[in-house]
Amino acid sequence: MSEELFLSALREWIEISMHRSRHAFIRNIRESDLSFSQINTLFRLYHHGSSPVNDLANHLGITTAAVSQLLEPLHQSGLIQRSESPNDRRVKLIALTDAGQALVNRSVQNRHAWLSELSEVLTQEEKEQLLPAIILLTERIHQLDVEAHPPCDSD
Amino acid sequence: MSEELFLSALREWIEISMHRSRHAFIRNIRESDLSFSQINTLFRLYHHGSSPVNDLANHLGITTAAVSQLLEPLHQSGLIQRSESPNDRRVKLIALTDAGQALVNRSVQNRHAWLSELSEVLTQEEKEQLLPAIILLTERIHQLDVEAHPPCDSD
DNA sequence: TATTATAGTTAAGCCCGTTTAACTATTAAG
DNA sequence: CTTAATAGTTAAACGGGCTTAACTATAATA
Repeated sequence: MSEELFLSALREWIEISMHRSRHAFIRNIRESDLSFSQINTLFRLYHHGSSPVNDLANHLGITTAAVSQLLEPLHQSGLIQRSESPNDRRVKLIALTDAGQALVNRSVQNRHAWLSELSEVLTQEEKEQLLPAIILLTERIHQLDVEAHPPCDSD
Repeated sequence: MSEELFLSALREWIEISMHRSRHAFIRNIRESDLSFSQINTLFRLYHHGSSPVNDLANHLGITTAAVSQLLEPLHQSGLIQRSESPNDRRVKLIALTDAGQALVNRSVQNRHAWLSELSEVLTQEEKEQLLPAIILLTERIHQLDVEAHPPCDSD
């Protein structure tokens, strides 16, 4: 099996999955009174944990001024909290509150609701074969994060 | 194995994958001179084939007036083409041109570039085990589309 | 200590994506 | 044939997300 074959199969699967989740994602944005950048901020915090305003701005590709402004309503709604970094008192660490975490969780469930349909067209035997493959892939993605940010060299 | 276990494993894998692709997606939008809705329009056409303006508006959650306006620059850039529906001359079918298709292809490659890194932390043996699982999942997603829009009952 | 750099906030102003409303063209219904 | 409904386009106006610029506070440097 060629490397390119494996990659293109993986790419096709992910692209189709993302497309399926896209419609729910768009509806989620329009129905909530949150902007594209605000939603992305919540998801960034969900996956990366607490982050400085700086990092969020870099991730979103906008200025820190814009981030500071979009954070304010999120704070008012009780979705995020700010805390000073113990190392550098200039830095404000932004983190999800429990309510924020719950909101993202609901959004994730919503986006991927179509997975239930997918599950229905799979036999029990197929699912048991697929499960270890999915778990392996998920583990190895986490491994990528560890290699990129080794725990020994604190950044 | 419980149904919920399988679903949550699948959901975690997809959510993490989508998050990994998200950063490239955001950069893609900011660097191109296309709006969020324009990008989504191109991807919608990429996956669904030619669509009436009506459908696009419904998918994006905006009015047909807005769609009509965002299509104009895409048409000027040669990314899409309009054609009259043979059944109903009021309907304009929007489709990607070859240039539009190429642009989306490049964008997809870009978004999922991190898959190469994932591939590097997998052994050849693991990849050979994973490939049929990925292909099975992809096939079954397509099956969902067929069931939702059976070819016999033309819609 | 004095100077420079960095992190974040605030306010003013701009840009552009969207809505509303008015219009044309085509199809469906009475 | 007449009327009503649907698909799409166009232009004016609105609103919100972003940038720029000015500012405060903390940290690093000389």
